[in-house]
Amino acid sequence: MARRKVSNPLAFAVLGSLSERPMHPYEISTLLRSRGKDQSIKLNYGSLYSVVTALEKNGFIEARETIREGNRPERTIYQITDTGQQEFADWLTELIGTPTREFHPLEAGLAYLPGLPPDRVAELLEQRLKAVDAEIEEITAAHDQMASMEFPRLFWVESEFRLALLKAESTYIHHLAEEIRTDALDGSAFWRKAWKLYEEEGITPADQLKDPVKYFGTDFAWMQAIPPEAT
Amino acid sequence: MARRKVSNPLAFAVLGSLSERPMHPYEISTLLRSRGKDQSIKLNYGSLYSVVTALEKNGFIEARETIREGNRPERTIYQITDTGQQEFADWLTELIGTPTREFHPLEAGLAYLPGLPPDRVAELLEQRLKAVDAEIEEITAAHDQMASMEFPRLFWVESEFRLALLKAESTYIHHLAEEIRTDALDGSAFWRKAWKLYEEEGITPADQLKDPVKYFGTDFAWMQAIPPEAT
DNA sequence: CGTCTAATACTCGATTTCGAGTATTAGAGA
DNA sequence: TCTCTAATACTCGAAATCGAGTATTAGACG
Repeated sequence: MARRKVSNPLAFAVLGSLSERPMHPYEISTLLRSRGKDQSIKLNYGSLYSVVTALEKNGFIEARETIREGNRPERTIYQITDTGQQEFADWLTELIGTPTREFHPLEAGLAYLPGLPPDRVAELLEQRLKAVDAEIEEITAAHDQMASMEFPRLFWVESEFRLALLKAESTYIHHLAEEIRTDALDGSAFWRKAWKLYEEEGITPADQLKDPVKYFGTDFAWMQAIPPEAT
Repeated sequence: MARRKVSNPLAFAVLGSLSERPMHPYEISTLLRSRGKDQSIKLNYGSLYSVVTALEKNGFIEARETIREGNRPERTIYQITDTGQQEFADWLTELIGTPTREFHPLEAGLAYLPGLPPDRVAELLEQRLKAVDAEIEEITAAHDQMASMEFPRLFWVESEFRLALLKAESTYIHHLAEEIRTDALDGSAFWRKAWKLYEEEGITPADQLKDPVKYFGTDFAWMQAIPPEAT
């Protein structure tokens, strides 16, 4: 079993919302939207209802009443239980106090950089940079507006944090793209050569790896250290 | 259907590995480990085999031979197909060039900060800070070692990127913890007061929200802006 | 007064995901 | 030579996930 009975982060948001007052699921979703919490916690309707059901099954929340207005579908109003309150506090404690291993998709991409030619990668990084910087602009503008409305920072620290991460990403990929363009990245000589061999002579990377000394000489001693791991 | 036929990032790593040479699944997993790629892409055995099957079903890879050594279980060696090669390049292009909305668990936590008392939160942030800084140390040491072995940076940019993000996280939570401790965070007066009311007089946050003016006066005009969203 | 759109309020089930378990064997050490 | 551990090489099914679809209705607009 997973560490938590209900592990979807949306369940955390549901508990957080219900600890304020009883609500029906759809109301939770609109509340999250209106407060922008859907920027920090992924809101998906499919998940919302299954998560609510799971929370109820585990005794963290309970149905309070089912009402029907006109011909609208029934709405079940839920309220949080004491164990639910406890679970929320415990979960929050963990989220803040304990880092977890995250896997950023860009990390996955960077791990396979040589899979595309250097200049193509630089181009893609610059493309990403534009998008990231645009997002930074947007968030900054939103912050300015919230500040001008005297809406306390306490309620948007999560967005500040996101901004800090985006800025770090921007800075890093900016540098990296430049280093690739200028060949300042250690290993790029090999990278360029491998792609040249492939594009001009049709020798595939797989073939190159079969006889590295032939294609790259002994300048690339470290290649012995990336072992084609004899099976 | 999801944008990709096989969307698990591990599938990307499988394609990347097989574009080097044919392998059997378990060999892929050991290769990923020995190169530290499992730090950038989540490796789970359960996922590995289902992902390989899915890749085969979609024509991205194909079984090349099935061998048996001694009494060991059979091992099926897979190789990448041309469409697989194409899919890999396309996926890599997307991973690098296009940012995706990520949901960092700490963001979720920060979005509900008032759910714990201010000093407790500061304490938790400091606890997290320690762990994050320890990780930064570890990664830095690993980088030093790779550099001293003259192992080209090209092959560990993903780890550099991760380090950049961790440093940004460290800086941010360091500041935030301090701002909470010193009450420099706008909104912390309200935060403290709410918890005091609860801890000393037993008035729950839910009750406080029912009559904000009574408990917080008109200093907190912005509270009208966090609407208990009349249903 | 009729039509259209946007918002309301969900449901469904096909995929995906994953952790925990299993069985075997090579080699280290006693 | 025996035992024990670590590594090898997977399997399985319970649970989670999610996007796309559906049905209703209030109110805008002509």
